[in-house]
Amino acid sequence: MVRPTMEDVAARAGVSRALVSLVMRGSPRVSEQRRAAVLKAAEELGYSPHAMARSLASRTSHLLGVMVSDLHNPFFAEVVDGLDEVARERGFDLIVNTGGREPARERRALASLLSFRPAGLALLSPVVPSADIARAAAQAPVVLVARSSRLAAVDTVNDDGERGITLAVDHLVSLGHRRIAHVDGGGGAQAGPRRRGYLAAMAAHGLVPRVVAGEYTDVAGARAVRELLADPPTAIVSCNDFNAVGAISALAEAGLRVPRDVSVVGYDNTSLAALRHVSLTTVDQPRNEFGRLAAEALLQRVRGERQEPVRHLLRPSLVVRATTGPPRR
Amino acid sequence: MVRPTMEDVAARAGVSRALVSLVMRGSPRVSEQRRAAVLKAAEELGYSPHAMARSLASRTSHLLGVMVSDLHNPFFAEVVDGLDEVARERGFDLIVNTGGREPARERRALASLLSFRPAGLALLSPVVPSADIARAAAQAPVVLVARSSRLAAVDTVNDDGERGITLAVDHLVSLGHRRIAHVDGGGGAQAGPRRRGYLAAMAAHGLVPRVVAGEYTDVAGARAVRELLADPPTAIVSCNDFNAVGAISALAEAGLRVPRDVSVVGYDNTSLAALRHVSLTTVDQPRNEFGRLAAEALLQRVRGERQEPVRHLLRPSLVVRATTGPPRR
DNA sequence: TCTATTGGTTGGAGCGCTCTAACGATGTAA
DNA sequence: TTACATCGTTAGAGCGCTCCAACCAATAGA
Repeated sequence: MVRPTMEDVAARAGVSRALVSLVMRGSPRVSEQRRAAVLKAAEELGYSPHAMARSLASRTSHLLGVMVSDLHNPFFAEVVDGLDEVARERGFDLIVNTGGREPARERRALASLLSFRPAGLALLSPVVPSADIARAAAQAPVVLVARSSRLAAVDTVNDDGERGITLAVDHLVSLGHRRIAHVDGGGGAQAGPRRRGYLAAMAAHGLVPRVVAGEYTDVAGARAVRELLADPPTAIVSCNDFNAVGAISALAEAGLRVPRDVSVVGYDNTSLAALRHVSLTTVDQPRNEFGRLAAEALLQRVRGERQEPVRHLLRPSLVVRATTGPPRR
Repeated sequence: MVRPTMEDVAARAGVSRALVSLVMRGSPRVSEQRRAAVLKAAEELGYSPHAMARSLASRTSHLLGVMVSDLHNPFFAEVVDGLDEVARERGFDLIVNTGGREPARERRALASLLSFRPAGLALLSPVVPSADIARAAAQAPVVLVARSSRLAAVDTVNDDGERGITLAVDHLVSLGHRRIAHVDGGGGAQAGPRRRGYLAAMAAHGLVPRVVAGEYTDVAGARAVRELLADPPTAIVSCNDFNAVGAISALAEAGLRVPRDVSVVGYDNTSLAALRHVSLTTVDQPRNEFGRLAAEALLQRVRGERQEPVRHLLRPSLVVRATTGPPRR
């Protein structure tokens, strides 16, 4: 496992170590003849530059640190996918950590990432206090995804949850619905904006809002529907797809047909919603785009192109499928 | 962004750089008095060791390279989660890359990971030829997940797909089924073993096999069912959960009830299967365990505890839910 | 002819750390 | 007393690389 160094390549090619370095970095001021000799020697020895030594010597880093609660959650996985795409295009690599939504563990994860002196840090929905984020931002550019911040040193990328729900309500209203209920996400992430968006949209249409307490699970969706059954609305806007699927099965159990008797809209456009069997009308968050924009924001700071913070608020879009239709007369 | 070095801490604490190094590494042969002084100085300066410099100087690495096709796939995301857990416990960090199931891109990803001189490499279902893997294994310990290998230098962690399907078939037979069909996964990963497992299990029970060509999607599951409708079996073993859900909806459209008329078993135990609305009997792969075992295998090699390859073949388990029952008389 | 200029090449310092060998101080045994 | 460990500490070399200043032709300009 002992790998050749620049020195070895230089000796074999009959040049200096500095020249090998120039070739490896693709410098134009090297004669074709020497370049070929170096490349040949490197090839023969199976040499490839040592990223850490390079980074140490050049005092630059091509690593982006990423902290995520857990990869288990497809939302984060897709954001990381987006980060990875941009990073790869620009010759950066990702070092990934999990924080598990526990402040102490997140702090350790942050410290670990910073010990690599990354070019930047992307924190996906961190739960640590703002002070910890400010401290991290003093060491490297930071971008926050799915969490807002007032810190001038950090950029943010968020979903416009209010707008997403507004899209859903507008869609239902345009179909002719007037009695539209919302099953909310309780204290879950983004549940607040979604609830506010619902209330605002209903008010904008001059309709009476009706919010049922819920959470981000199918069980909660089913429970909420049983609560609504005393006086069923013609449409339900759920806090997310899982909740919506629970609502649909509870409606079916009660003998109500979707969308003939009740229309249902979800949120998140998970793979679940796309299943033909479910075919759920839902609000799509451009998750991959979150990651891409986060990476771009970091790289802009890395390149020194920008000092002022940027606040991305991404527009969700409505994906109309088979669970919404006009209300029954 | 210019951070203090050991030299700064040493100067402030009035000791040598070497002593600071000893304190940072938790050496016992440092007087309590000096240790406290160093720790205090480090704290005041906000010092934390530079992982890359440390790695370069000590010629050791606390990085594990992970190559994954895409994080999008929840299977990989959970394996990475398992890897991360073990890595974190042992003070290792993960550097993650995507290969996109394209040999050329995988090769680049591999090279990139190796440039960090990681302590080990975990490759999740790579598609590059064995020669590339052997080449990588010459540079660092390699563990393959969801791909087998004969190379003595690499460890492997795989699911026993044959056994998983056997579990499903045995379950159905014990319920009284005899006409059991299998919708296969075509050329998909693990589709072969699953198909073989089905054929072997049917043979073991003296039953006549019936395989319908499919793939890992709900659309394919629905299509396969329509093909089976001419002479419906009493049970279907699908190649995965998505396929099973497609099968279920096609059965419903044909007026057949699950499990009263036809039982259905999936594979993978995705979050989908757990939904009450779906409540799919399925085969569970211990995905997190895949990652944990892969990390353990690497760390054993890193510590020089083992030279011979290890071949983990994990036992899947059956999760019985609501889509299976005795056949109709 | 002499001085600039240019392009390719090189030695050497240094990035922030670890590790080895050696140091002085103290205690212990002969 | 001398010799010898033992303990805490330190100087210095070196990990594999980048970067700067210097260098050496070779060519161009005066």
